[in-house]
Amino acid sequence: MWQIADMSGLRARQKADRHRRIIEAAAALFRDTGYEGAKIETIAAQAEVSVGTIYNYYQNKGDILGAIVSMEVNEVLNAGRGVVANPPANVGDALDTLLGIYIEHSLHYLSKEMWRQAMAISTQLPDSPFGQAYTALDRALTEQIRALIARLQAIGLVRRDIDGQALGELVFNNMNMMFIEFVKRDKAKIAELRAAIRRQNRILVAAIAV
Amino acid sequence: MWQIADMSGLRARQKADRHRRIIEAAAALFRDTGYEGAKIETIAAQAEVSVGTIYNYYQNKGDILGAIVSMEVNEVLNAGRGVVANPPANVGDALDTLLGIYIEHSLHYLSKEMWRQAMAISTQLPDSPFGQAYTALDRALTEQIRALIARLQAIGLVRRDIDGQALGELVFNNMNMMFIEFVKRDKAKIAELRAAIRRQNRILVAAIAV
DNA sequence: TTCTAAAATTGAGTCAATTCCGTTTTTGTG
DNA sequence: CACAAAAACGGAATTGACTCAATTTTAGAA
Repeated sequence: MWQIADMSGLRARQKADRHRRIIEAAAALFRDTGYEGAKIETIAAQAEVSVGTIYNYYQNKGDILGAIVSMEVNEVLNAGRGVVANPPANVGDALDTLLGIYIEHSLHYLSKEMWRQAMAISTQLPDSPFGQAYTALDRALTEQIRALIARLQAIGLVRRDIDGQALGELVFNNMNMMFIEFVKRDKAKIAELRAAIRRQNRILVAAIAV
Repeated sequence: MWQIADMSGLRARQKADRHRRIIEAAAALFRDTGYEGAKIETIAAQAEVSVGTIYNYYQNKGDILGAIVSMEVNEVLNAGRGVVANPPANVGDALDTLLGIYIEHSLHYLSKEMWRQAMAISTQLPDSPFGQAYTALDRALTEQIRALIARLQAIGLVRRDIDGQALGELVFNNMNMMFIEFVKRDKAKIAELRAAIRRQNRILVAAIAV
């Protein structure tokens, strides 16, 4: 009957607690020693559970990272809501502000190395729990960009005859690909990434602004 | 003195032969049993070399796949040259033709599963031989799209004041991201992928056509 | 042809993720 | 409280990528 979060009962509470301990231990170790460097055995010891138990909670090492990525991206989505609700009064700035929030918030908890692993796993195992969650997060971001565009169309800053769906995909796909290249190069700087994306979007802005 | 392909000498010939045998064995096994399913030991047996020898030729399992991917993408680049040299007389068709060639030629030797693995490895290990080669291939494709745009500008089909570099990146990044999503879903069809990309590019075409 | 150094091969050994299944804990019922 | 079924735990065993030191093969000089 109760599918979610019936926290009465010892079992459920212990379960939630173990989940939390595993995630915390893993997050700390991923940060400190890198994804590959963090051994499951070490995570288990740190979380005070056995190796077997970890695999009872997560299908594989990647799913542990996945849980952390989900938290991060959900915060990013949350931060983005403000921009969509109240966008800057100019198309270029509106896009730059929203994408800027995505980018700036993305390295709060996750290192570039963790992002690389997360992206790799999501393409490697698209049907694992994490793979599906990652795809859903991408879609949510695309949808938020589409929502911003719809908003700008409603305000009258973007031409009404523009295909908002296709435009949203274009903007997201480009940003995402640029972000992938960004995390692949440890030396790459956020400011350069944002500048490059602004330059690319300038073409679009010129095409769609009223 | 001779850096490349001095095929005289027993050693050099054996080397080339072993390279070929390893690649052929691996390609067949990746296709038949999938990347994960293909054990190094099996590849070694099939190629009639030892496990150690494989690691003498390739740094890791991913690099073997990398060698196959390189061959495939180089064929794609080659096929693309014809379009750049002689593009259709209309911006939309020109882009569609070039990207169409990329997409249609990409599943000749590689299965979707092999692509997924290749993409995953290239983000996971961006500094491995394969990781760097993959990035170079991406850049070569971007450059070819940019060359097509420059050609269209020269012909007078695309406005001269368009930032060709940024536009090339935009078009490539969008296609690449769409291709990634395409290989992540086994059911996705090439025709749908091309249609989706055409729809997205329509926005750009409207903006840049003279 | 013979010999030596350099290059290449080999496969047993290491390491870490994942699986498996016997044991322990929790729950609900009488 | 006692008990049986269900759920969760633990950690040893398995598996497969990758390493490394010993051995074999090749190249080139004498």
